[in-house]
Amino acid sequence: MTQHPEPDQGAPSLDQARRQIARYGLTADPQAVLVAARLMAAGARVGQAGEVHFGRFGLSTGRYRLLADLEDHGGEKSPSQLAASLGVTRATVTGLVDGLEREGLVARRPSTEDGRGNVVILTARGADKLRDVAPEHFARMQAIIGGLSVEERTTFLDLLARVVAGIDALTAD
Amino acid sequence: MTQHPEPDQGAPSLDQARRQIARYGLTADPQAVLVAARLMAAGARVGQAGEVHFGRFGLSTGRYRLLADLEDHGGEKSPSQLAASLGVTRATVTGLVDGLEREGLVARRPSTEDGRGNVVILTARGADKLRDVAPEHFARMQAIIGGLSVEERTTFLDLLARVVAGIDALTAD
DNA sequence: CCCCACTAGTTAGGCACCTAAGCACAAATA
DNA sequence: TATTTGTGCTTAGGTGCCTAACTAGTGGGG
Repeated sequence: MTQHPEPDQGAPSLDQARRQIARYGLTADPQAVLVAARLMAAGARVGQAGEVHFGRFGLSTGRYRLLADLEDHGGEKSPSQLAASLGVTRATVTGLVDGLEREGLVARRPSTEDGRGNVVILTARGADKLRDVAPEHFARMQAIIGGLSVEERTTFLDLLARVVAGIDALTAD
Repeated sequence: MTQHPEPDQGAPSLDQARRQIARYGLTADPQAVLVAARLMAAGARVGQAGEVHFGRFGLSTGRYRLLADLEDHGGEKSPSQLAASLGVTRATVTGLVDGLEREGLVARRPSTEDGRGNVVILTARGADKLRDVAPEHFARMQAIIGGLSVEERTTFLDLLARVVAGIDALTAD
């Protein structure tokens, strides 16, 4: 039988936050802690749902993003450039390209300018795959935030950006 | 190199969204697509930063959450219960407990009520570890959303909940 | 001109997550 | 009572992501 995570979990309550803070005698604001925890839970949830979605097309979020980035760039890009624009390491790109190459959606060609470099090119099958996934993909994205008004979306975008900035500030140690 | 000051990686631009939609002749709203894409990027970013944070204590997000949930429950819980409250599969819990048991932060004991069941218990070392991590953990969470006013936090919480509801609606097919 | 530091890409090992399949035991049913 | 169905946990295999270490070219400075 199919195992899948219970729908509503991973979303902590305010009481839970309060209890944890109290247990260690800390002074953190429970609401702040709750918001952060919910954000993390939501992030995980969105990511997982996306994975399931792309899985139906024999892809994954990472693979789709690589393919889309490639097409957006004329269908030809080096692994290093891909890593930079996708925000992952080169090692991760190696793995993604390995998988996509196995499926014939992408191909590797030695670089003509740099003896140690590669160029990843989008094959016809890769372009077809993108064309295949696109309608559902965009419909899905629209459905996810469809419950928000235009003003709410703008607000959400702003809040999201500020939170990410907060994280970046912490990360830059 | 990137001629355009393409902000940060993984965070797509409105132009990019527009271009992709146009390429396939679709009718999606670029702003909606942008918000969804940014949410996914933010989720991934938050998750990764958390992983780095917990890594400094020899933990991971999953392991910490399991430990915290255990303590919140009197230090004793079955793998199935843990899976349900963490929102992951039992197989994942098996892996997490394997790791935590190896470090002595947790122990397995056969259930007295159910011959095929286990009970995961928090060891003294496990409780110590939680006590160790707590101050930085809560400070970090507070810092992340510290840039938001109380009202903004409430708004953010509401928007987040509605977006997650939208995802759940899509997932339930 | 050669050496050495830097860069491109891969490999190896680790973690978290998933699905699917397997065993063991429990509970419901014939 | 004997059988079937369901539940608890583990194992096996796959993906994505990371860091660290390695190979192979590039290119600058002594």
